Amino acid sequence: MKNVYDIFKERGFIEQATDENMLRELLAKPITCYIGFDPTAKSLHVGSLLPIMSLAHMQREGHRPIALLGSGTCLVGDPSGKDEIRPVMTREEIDSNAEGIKAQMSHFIDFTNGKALMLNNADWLVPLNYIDFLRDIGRHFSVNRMLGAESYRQRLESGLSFLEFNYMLLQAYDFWYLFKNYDCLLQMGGNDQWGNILAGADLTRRIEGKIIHALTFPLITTADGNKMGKTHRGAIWLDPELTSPYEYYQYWINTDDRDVRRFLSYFTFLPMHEIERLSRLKGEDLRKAKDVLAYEATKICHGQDAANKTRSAARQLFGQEVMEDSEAVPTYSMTSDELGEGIQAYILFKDSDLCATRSEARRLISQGGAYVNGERIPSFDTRVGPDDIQNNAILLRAGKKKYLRVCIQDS
RNA sequence: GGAGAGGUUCCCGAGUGGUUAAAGGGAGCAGACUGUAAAUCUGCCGGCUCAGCCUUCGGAGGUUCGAAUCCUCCCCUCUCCA
Repeated sequence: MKNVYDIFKERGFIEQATDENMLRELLAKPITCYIGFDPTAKSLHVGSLLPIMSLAHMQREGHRPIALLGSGTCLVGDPSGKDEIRPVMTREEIDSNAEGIKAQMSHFIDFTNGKALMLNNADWLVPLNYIDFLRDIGRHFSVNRMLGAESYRQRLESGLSFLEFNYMLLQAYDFWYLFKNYDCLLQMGGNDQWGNILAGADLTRRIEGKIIHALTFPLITTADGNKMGKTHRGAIWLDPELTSPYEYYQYWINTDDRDVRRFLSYFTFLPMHEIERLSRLKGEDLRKAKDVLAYEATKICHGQDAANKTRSAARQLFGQEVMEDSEAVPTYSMTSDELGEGIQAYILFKDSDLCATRSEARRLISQGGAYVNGERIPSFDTRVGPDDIQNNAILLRAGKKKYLRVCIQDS
């Protein structure tokens, strides 16, 4: 069995670790490790993919991962990496978000038979008593030292509430709690969590006299300097309701050349020699590597079936295959009554959500970026009507990459 | 609580009575080029019934023929002091 530490290392997962040699030794035998996920939204997004993949790797190598839902800590709000105070969320919001995330996580990690655990820190944080907590836990923390932590230092400029200041103590408490009750010896997380994780290891050393470990992942940015998973249009979610498998696939296939190799090693389970081979491809051929990346990433998140469908849809739309089954292409439905004798193109582009406003649709069309069934639309008021229907649908295209099938149903 | 600075269109940031839907930059969109990549060039970039109209410059009032720009009150942020 390969040591996970080495797997992490060769795949570029490690930014910082407490002690490389001790960790490698520790990981030679099955251990329990954890990563916390904040239920700030009803779904995780691509930005959380690296931590999720790391837990999956741990499990594949025989370790027991714990995915910790931070419902309790989320009530406080983590100031790390945020430049302003987070809006306080209600219990209800957080709980319902946690439900969604739980379901999602199961696609990546097998939670059956105790092979992995899903816990929620609200279970032990909420019942805490303030005075007891201060006396038992708070006394181990030095404010002087906390203020030196990177995550707080940034916020000292723009404002940090006392509520948020306490976040570190709670996360430290989590780590200690999981060590105590689940024998958890390693906490992983994004590099912005380094300070929080160390605080937990420190606390445990003070209380228990035991050494436990921290490992952080690099903050991933794309070659053009954006945060992973953030697009102009918003986050790329793991929930198919929020980001369809088609869009998900498209996100990956549009990867910058410079990111292909890195992303293959982060976001697929392909062996490194295969990744090396793929990323050696040059020029146009590199698209083959992107295709593998998109396919594998979609498969891991949405399943083989969805991956096949979206890949086929992409190939049809982008011209390598004949159009026949377009199930996975984004669809907008309307009845033949609504279509009537025809609708002005700019209205159709707006109503189908290809454009946000009618003005935007007019602009798009007048700039020559709008197509119906592959034909460029000459003017904004061109009518799209029954004559344009092919296979019960009309294929719209905005710009080079955005496709939409308008599905016409009998009324 | 006291003193000062400030809140402008997605972001940064000009603008101190009319020529301002508001400079400039970034982001974004479209076209050309191309490999569903990058770079580059060109155009666009509040809304709408689109060469006209409507709604914007923290909020509410007021002055004025006319305000993002002046006055009043309120809200919020930052800096210094307590």
